[in-house]
Amino acid sequence: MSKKKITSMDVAKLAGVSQSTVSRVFGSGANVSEKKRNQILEAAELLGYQPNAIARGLITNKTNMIGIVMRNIQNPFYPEVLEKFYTRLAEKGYHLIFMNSEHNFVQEDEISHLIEYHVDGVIITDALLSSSAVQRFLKNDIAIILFNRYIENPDYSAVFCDNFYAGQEIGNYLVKTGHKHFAFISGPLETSTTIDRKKGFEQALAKHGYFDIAVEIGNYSYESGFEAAKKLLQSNKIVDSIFCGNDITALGAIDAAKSLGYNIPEDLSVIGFDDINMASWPSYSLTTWKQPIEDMVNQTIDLLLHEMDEEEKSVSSHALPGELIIRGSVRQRE
Amino acid sequence: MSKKKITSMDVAKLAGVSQSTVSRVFGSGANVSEKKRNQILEAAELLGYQPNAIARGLITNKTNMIGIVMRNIQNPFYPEVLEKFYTRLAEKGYHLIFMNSEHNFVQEDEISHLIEYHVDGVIITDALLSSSAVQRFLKNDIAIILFNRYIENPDYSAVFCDNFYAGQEIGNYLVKTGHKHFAFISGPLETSTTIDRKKGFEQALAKHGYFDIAVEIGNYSYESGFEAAKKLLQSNKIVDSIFCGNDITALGAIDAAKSLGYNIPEDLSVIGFDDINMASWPSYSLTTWKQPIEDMVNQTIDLLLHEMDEEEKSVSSHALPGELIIRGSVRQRE
DNA sequence: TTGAAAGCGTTACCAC
DNA sequence: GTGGTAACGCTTTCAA
Repeated sequence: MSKKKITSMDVAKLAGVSQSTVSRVFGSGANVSEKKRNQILEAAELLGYQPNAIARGLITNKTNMIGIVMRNIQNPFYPEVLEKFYTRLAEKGYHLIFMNSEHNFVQEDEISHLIEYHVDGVIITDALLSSSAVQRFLKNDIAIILFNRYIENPDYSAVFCDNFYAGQEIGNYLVKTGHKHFAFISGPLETSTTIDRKKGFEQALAKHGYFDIAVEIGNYSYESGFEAAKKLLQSNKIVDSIFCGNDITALGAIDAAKSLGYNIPEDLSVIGFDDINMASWPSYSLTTWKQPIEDMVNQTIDLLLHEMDEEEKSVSSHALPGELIIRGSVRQRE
Repeated sequence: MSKKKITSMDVAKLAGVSQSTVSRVFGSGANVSEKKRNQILEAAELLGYQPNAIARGLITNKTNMIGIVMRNIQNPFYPEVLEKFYTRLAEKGYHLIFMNSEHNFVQEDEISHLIEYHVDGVIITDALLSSSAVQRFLKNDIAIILFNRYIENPDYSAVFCDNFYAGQEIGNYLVKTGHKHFAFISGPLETSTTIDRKKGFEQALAKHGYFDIAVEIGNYSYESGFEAAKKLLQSNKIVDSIFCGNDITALGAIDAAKSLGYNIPEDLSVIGFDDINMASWPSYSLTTWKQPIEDMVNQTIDLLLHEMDEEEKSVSSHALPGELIIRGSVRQRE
């Protein structure tokens, strides 16, 4: 019925002022008398006027929209990340265009959509950008930031957990608690997260004289953890501890071990990564490495907003430490 | 550096045609000769031209953006829902503005943002709209649809699992499998989902002569399931089976029971709702009611798109059945 | 402090 | 088929 949309012009007419003045009230707010402001606000209220962000974006060249492309949203770590990004950005007046990518590299058409909508910035979680993709974003003046991944010599910033350090600490902890036969269930080998966790882990163990680490390649899913652990435990190798690339994988590994008659942690220690909610559930009580989500998200947003403001880009990589959360899935030295 | 954005005008100049013709190529596609089309496409490719969706939206009055406001994104059911919505809508050329609401009623400022951006439609999962909110959307010609909730006498459509039917079937199943002492751990009592599941459950049990159902009120979280089950099992009531309002709650209940020395399902049967991935994990092997996510999402999208097209709204409520998934958390009659 | 007018990058409606 | 031109609803000069 009332198909006609309410515009600033309608408000102007009703309030008996010019459209420019209405615009000032809802925009800068400056240079308008208290009296007219009130008339305008009243008229706007009466008509149910809302400024049109689309029209505004067209002229200001700023949409206040941020694209977020996520992968593995089924991994409980990411909904939490998404929620935090949403909340923080909403506070600052930004809106999220959500995209779910299924590939290690964000696809060209996904990038096209983000560019078409002229988002002010893009957050990429757990995926990478081809160099042509980066060029396309940069050429369109769209700030980019990588969350939980990084690359060498990037043209853009990245925020991630210091996976190498974490891997080391985990290795040290397992040695300290008396383990001698180690295994690692990785995520996909092309991801920097996996590579660094593995490197740190192996390096720490090597320092203690352990060079023979059993490695199984997974994909960060429960199922892959389950299968990998099964394979590991049914081989003729001795394994007294498994470091899993993430928590979901670790939960799979624990279930596999239990199904083979192992007691956790008496017969086998398992350690995860992320510290998702489930890690603290009694059925699992998973010892794990806590990624500092809060800090990571805040830092990402700070960098992104800064980059959106600045004229010249300042590229920087930020590795946040995180911390070991000790629960019940790792046997303490007897 | 190349701060200047490429517009259809630039393409037109390079291709030696008018801007109108460029617009036709990227728009309707009609009324342009093969020759010019190729020139234009070539020029666009060369310049890296992308049509500006913001400008387009301004004139067409259609943004191809859909707002999705979700609650409880930490419940693993919803990331799956989000992923499916994203995928289906992306196929059809729609983009998602993601919002996370923490309230049972979507807040006024959240609605304002959606209206400012002139989304074509809005999907609300697991939350409700005040009647003033509905009026605001409708007045702005924004289609609305409720996912997994419904209200009586609505002004808009809703898609949800037939919770009453499911509750009945679950009641019947527990009776059939030889249970006699029933409990229900609910979600918040103001949600239609909870009310209907409870009603169906109680009605089915009543038909078999069971009237004394122990009820604990939870909030659909793991923790609330844990606490509620503990309370239930430590009371002096006999309980041989618990129907939990959702899977997460059921997992909490199982862990609580185990921590008290109960074996599942020998000493206690537990049944959930949703059929999230975790329900099939060996540690839990949860018997549950599967919500037909795929169908629900598809139906929601069909209704939404239809409503966006139509002049007059056609309100309808769609209850989809779902099905019982039998695993190992319910004792079979001995 | 205010209003008129020029865009922003499209689509849509005209003539030709 | 094609190009000129008027919107779309706003912000932003620029004069007054």
